[in-house]
Amino acid sequence: MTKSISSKSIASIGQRSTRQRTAVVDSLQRNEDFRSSQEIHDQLRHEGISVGLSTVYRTLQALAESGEVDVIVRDDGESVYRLCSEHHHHHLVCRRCRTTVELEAPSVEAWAHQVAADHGFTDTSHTIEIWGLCPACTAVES
Amino acid sequence: MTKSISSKSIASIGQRSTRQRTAVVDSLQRNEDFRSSQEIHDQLRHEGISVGLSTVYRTLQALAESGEVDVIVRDDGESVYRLCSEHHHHHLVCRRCRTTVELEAPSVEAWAHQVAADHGFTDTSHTIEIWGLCPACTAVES
DNA sequence: CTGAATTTGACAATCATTGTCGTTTAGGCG
DNA sequence: CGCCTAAACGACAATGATTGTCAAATTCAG
Ligand SMILES: [Zn+2]
Ligand SMILES: [Zn+2]
Ligand SMILES: [Zn+2]
Ligand SMILES: [Zn+2]
Repeated sequence: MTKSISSKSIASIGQRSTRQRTAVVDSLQRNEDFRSSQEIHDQLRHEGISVGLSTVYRTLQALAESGEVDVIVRDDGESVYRLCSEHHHHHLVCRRCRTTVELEAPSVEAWAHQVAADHGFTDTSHTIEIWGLCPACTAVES
Repeated sequence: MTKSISSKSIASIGQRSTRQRTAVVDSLQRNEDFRSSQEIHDQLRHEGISVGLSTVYRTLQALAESGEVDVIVRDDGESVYRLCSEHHHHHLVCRRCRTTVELEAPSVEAWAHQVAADHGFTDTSHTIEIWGLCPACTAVES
């Protein structure tokens, strides 16, 4: 389930509503999968919407910091963004076509917090992502 | 528990044993925390051991691919390496001093495999890391 | 020992991301 | 409505990790 984010959401994170930021958010809204800043910039360009690459980077980073979008750092170090549901969750992602499933697992959340606390760690966070081949891609790879 | 890896391990991954590769492995053996290729290159340089940066990159990547070392891609996209115990595990890492604790959680492993299977995903893998401030760093940050 | 195949490393190239800074724009105020 | 100022933009340069190149050095099987 993808979150519905309006241009008001931009204002809500203390930023001015501009044509460029709206365009980036619109782009996110049309994508189901995780995309990089450059990919979103390309998408906008192909739609005839001119937005500077720096602006796309800045907008996505701001949205990610405010928690409005989810960000994953891929194996190759590239950051990819996706509009997700509000609550805390993780992802099951097809490494071939990028199909994404949101996951919730209270027991895993509890484990993460508990094990950190057991070792005296504070201010903890975690990264939990599952990768694989989705059913469709599994068929293709035969 | 850090794995003891001999220069023989290099041969075991189908590579020739060279002065440079041995130096990189020795360096890993002396570090408890995750280090980047550049940091390991610097460490060797300060010890008066000359190894080309390209060689350090290639060696660490080969070791990571063969599973001889663990690699984590940090938030900033930089890859860091560490010699770990043999069995599959995850990490609790201090984001300030990099102190690292190896974690095992069969129940979480089972969850990861199960949820992927439930969605019809195959050839799955996962990324699970916990970040926080270790006890020592928690005290300092007061 | 020898020679083919591998490995090395100085250097250049790549490429995502960040920094610069003069120009443009949003939006509060009168 | 205009005005004004801080915020935002974007073309461009700079950064920095990583990868590519290729001639020279090295490994190691026979
Ligand atoms: Zn797929
Ligand atoms: Zn979580
Ligand atoms: Zn610490
Ligand atoms: Zn695991």
